[in-house]
Amino acid sequence: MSTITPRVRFAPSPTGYLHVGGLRTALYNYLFARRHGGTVILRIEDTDRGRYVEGAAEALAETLAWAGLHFDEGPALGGAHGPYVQSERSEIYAAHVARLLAEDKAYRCFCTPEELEASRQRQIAEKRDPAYDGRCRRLDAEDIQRRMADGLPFTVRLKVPRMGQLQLRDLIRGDIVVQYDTIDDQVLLKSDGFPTYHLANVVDDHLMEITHVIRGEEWLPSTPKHVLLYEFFGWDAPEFAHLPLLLNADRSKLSKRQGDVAVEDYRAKGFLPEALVNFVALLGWNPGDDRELFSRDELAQSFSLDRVSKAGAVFDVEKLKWFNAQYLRALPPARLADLCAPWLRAAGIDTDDTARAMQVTTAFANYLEVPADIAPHLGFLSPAPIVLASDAERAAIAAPEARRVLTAFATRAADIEPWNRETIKAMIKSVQTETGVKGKALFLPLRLALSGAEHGPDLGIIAELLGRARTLERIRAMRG
RNA sequence: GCACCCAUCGACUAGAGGCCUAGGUCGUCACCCUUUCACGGUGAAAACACGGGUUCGAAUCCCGUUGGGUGUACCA
Repeated sequence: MSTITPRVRFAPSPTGYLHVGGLRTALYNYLFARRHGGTVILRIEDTDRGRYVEGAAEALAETLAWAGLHFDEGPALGGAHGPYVQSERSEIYAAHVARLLAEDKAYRCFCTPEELEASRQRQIAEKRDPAYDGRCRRLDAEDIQRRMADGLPFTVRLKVPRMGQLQLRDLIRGDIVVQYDTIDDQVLLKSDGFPTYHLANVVDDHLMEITHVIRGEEWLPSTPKHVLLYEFFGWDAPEFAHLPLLLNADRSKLSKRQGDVAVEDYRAKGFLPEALVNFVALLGWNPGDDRELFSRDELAQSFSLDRVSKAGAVFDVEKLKWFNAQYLRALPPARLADLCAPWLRAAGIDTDDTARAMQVTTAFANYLEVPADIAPHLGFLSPAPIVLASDAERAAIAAPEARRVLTAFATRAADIEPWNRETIKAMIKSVQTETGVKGKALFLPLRLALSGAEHGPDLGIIAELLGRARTLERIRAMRG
């Protein structure tokens, strides 16, 4: 690897949301730059007018910021190599295309999409490999002039050598050799005047002085075209590092329809950026030891491209949940309360009373994978009176033993001090000693009286959160 | 079809010729803790795709097979 300080970039298309695979690519670029004291650039690749989504670029930047990935140069940040939005760089691409044309390294193609499609179909029917047949490659200058004078639309294609081979080096995969005759004459400039990814990417990476192209493996098959372009321009190509893909459970490329793929989806479900970043960082990379919990800074300390694996990684939400649970319980009480606030309010808790909100949420911190998990535990806090659902439950609480337990509990609960889960549990112990009732016969009546349910949080927690007054009130209600 | 990439437990992975009777984590199961649920603790089941080489010795190197993936657009 070179010793120069790296300049890397994350270059998403503004077509909607940030894909979790994109997040990981962005993260690896970010970590690589941080690790080596380099620069990360955000570049918006909006050369496809058809797929462009208004506001998507801003949303992308916002989501990246949420994830804690901060760039050094970019559309909103500025920098010496702008503009950082490709649609604002049209003249630059045009100039470079002109140069390729002048040097006979590219040619104009007047084939219409219909003609190309027909040709493709014919090739498939004849069981030949579909590829551009190169008919416009042979047009003479006169012909080209006439068609241009007629105002015929055209694209510009890369003039790939007919024979020979090309070798490229990938930091993750090693040396790769490709025969020229398997490479199509790629369109570089579309008939609408916008460049394709291949051209824009190479030109921008060069002009922005990118040293390492770290991107998804789906780009590996087109990398030879990019390398050829660098050669045609007479530029040194950057280092390439093609990351293994993120996969669905069936090992196909991670896609919508088989689960959530948008970072925004996970954010909305209450996944913490720390957890998502930590999880995604370990999908295709590992530190070489058994550590799994990493802060962003720790990742930046340890990250290295040569510990990136080659095989694709399945995105397993179960493990993500585990990470989230770890981070959730480590959160300061105020922040956890904040995240749980909607469900607290739904359960009738006044979240403006921050002490109360924190008391409730911290009681359940260990129960949560995502904040919404708190909801089912909050039922007993409802102000509605307890109504037992079954005859069995009513019978359980009407039993003579149960009456004695409730009475003894009420008496002692009136004056223990302070009122918290420990003292309450100790108090229940003494109720057991006093009444001689134990096990289910002891706890079930209390649980039913206080929460109306057979299952739920620890009785100490229930009584503590209910508070002494409401606890006594519920016991009284059950004793009739 | 063709090109390229890849191949260790269900999942993420450690492993760069002997340390491997293959380790860790998630998940699963069992037991313990516990009135219950969760947490936590302990433990278990669970993998080197296959076939040839090379070597005293292969999960590790080479070749082939098989399997999977990506690409094959005037999308990125």
